Amino acid sequence: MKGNQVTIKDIAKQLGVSPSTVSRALQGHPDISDETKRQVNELASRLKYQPNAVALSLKHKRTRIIGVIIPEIVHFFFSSVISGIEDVAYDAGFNVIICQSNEKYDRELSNLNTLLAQRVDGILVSVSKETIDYQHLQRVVAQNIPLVFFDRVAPGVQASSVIIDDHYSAYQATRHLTESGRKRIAHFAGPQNLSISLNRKEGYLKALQDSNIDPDPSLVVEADNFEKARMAVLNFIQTGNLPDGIFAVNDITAIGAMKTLQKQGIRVPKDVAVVGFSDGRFSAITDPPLSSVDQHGYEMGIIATEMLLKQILEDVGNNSIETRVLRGDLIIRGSSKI
Amino acid sequence: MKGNQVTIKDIAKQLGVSPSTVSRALQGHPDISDETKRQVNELASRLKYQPNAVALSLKHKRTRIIGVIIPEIVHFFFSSVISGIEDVAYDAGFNVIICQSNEKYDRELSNLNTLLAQRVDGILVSVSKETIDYQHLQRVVAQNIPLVFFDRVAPGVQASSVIIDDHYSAYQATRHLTESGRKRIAHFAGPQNLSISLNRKEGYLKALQDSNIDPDPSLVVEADNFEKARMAVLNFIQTGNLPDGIFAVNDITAIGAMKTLQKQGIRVPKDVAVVGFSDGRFSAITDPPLSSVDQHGYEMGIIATEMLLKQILEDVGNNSIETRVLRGDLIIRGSSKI
DNA sequence: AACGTCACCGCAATCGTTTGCATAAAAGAA
DNA sequence: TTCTTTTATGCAAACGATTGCGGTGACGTT
Repeated sequence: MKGNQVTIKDIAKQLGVSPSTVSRALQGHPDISDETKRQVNELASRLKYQPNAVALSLKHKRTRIIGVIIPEIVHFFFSSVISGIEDVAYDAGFNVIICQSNEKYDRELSNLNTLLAQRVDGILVSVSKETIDYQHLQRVVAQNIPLVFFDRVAPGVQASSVIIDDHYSAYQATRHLTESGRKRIAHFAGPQNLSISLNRKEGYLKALQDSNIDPDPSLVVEADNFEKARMAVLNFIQTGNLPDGIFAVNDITAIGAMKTLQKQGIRVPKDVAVVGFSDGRFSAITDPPLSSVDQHGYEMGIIATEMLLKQILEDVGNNSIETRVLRGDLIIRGSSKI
Repeated sequence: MKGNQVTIKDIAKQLGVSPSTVSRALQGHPDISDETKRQVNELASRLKYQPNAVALSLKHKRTRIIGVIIPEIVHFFFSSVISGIEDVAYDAGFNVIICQSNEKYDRELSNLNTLLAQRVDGILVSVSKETIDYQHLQRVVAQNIPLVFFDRVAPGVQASSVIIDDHYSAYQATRHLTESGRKRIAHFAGPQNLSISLNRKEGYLKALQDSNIDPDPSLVVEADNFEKARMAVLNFIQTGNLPDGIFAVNDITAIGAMKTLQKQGIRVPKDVAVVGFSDGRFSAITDPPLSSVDQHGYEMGIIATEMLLKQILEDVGNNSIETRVLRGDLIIRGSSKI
């Protein structure tokens, strides 16, 4: 905003016409003579005139900006989603403002307020792990500002969303373990206020039930990162409670489990089979390669943005709520092969 | 921008005062009576009034937005940088608009233009692999719009930057290989129009020289991704030209090389030692874990943003050009241990 | 000569907010 | 009482662009 960019007035002054004329000339309005248009366009490009998007936003009451609130950018899944969002937005002539909540409620709230202050045309949200109060999101919906959730939704908030079929995917993953003969399957779960974590656990439990295996509560632990997985595995070993299969709520947890098992001389997959969730770029490069559920982050970003753009452009607001459920793809690799 | 947000005028009308009074009351201006202030503030918070950032931007000729142009978000290194940028910007009350160039010149140019149209207060750029013409960036500097490069700079453009000491880091990595007795060390290089690639190659060559090893041109190949690394390794094997050490321009290339070697029954690190560059979150989870140079992406994002904010807030423009060189840390893991 | 038509252009309001200046009323001073 | 000061408020311009409406010549038509 420094360099005193040239405005329509500058052009007008130099040409001795009014700003209105310049504006219309630039838009090819029929009222303006060809000669004037030529002069205006020539000067505009010579001065490298660029319309001030801020002024246009104010005038038109739309910014052509969509805001994104994401827990953490440095996760492969989330950065894939952003990539999808960015691509669709770019093609539609929209810009993207990214905000990280860092999994904190306070920051999520603050992010939301700045996005609203910026008068973004629509908002994409994946709620933080910490968030249990959803009034701020409710408010957005109440104001009829286009809002679409992706991956992590806020229960009770009437808005569109695109999510993974966590229950189904977890079911598949667990069934894969039972069908390859595993009997004592552990689950490393995420925080249970997050519906995705809950659904994955329930998918796991359902799979056990359908396989006629009694769920063992001691095999379900809350562990959703490398270190917690390490501790959980060590605990299993110490208490002589080692499972023969592990289904983890995400890949890094699965990898933490796998590495720890191996370090303790336990073979993967022979002694313990491991399956992760939300296939990252590097799931395939562990040894053995990690079986996982591909969450299709890029695709999710695309779909969420398309849904949001539809709401924005068709001006339907939150009247037409739509929930898109993507099917995760279980990718079986070495960590769970028989 | 839909929901007809409440404005200062709405408050003014309801209270029977002028907009100016409301504005001043909200700012705590001493001219306004305590009673009026109380009323205004009370109503404002009751109506959930949020100042329109667009109008403020227009008025103040600053947006408190910084624009970022980044090659690809889905790389751990780049997403770490973004995370650093975001954190610093947030603390300073700035928003961040992210644009991906996808390593394309055209898109980089287009990104830059939209950022300029949005009148961002400053721009952070890491140039795309494809970019060889730097006029667009030159223009930004000429207009005295704050600009800071990170990681990948545009040669000849007089702007601040924060980079890794690629030459030094590559030197260290290669020396590590020579010092552990490797004699035939290959380099998998990136595109040579990118200074980072060039510098890494030169650091590699210098290290060979200082170790009294004659560089073998047949051991320097252009390969900067998984697949190219695979082809290069297969080619080495076919031509009976297998090196005993590989220094790759980035981690994914190193991993591609390592996996291919292993698949062909060649042991890592015993037969061939491998070192990568720009330590990713998953470098440590390969088997063997990959030696690599930690590029400190998060820190780079922090520093670049601090430099940019300084330029913006102190209004120094591009008069005070500063180049910060971060030192990469060679992290020796199993892939290159003797 | 008087009028209508058309091509071309400018005025002014508008978006939401800030801010220099003027102004009104109230209070104090002479 | 009259003038000055203080207190509290409003007016209007400005930021950069758009746009409805009105205006002005140059024509052609009768």
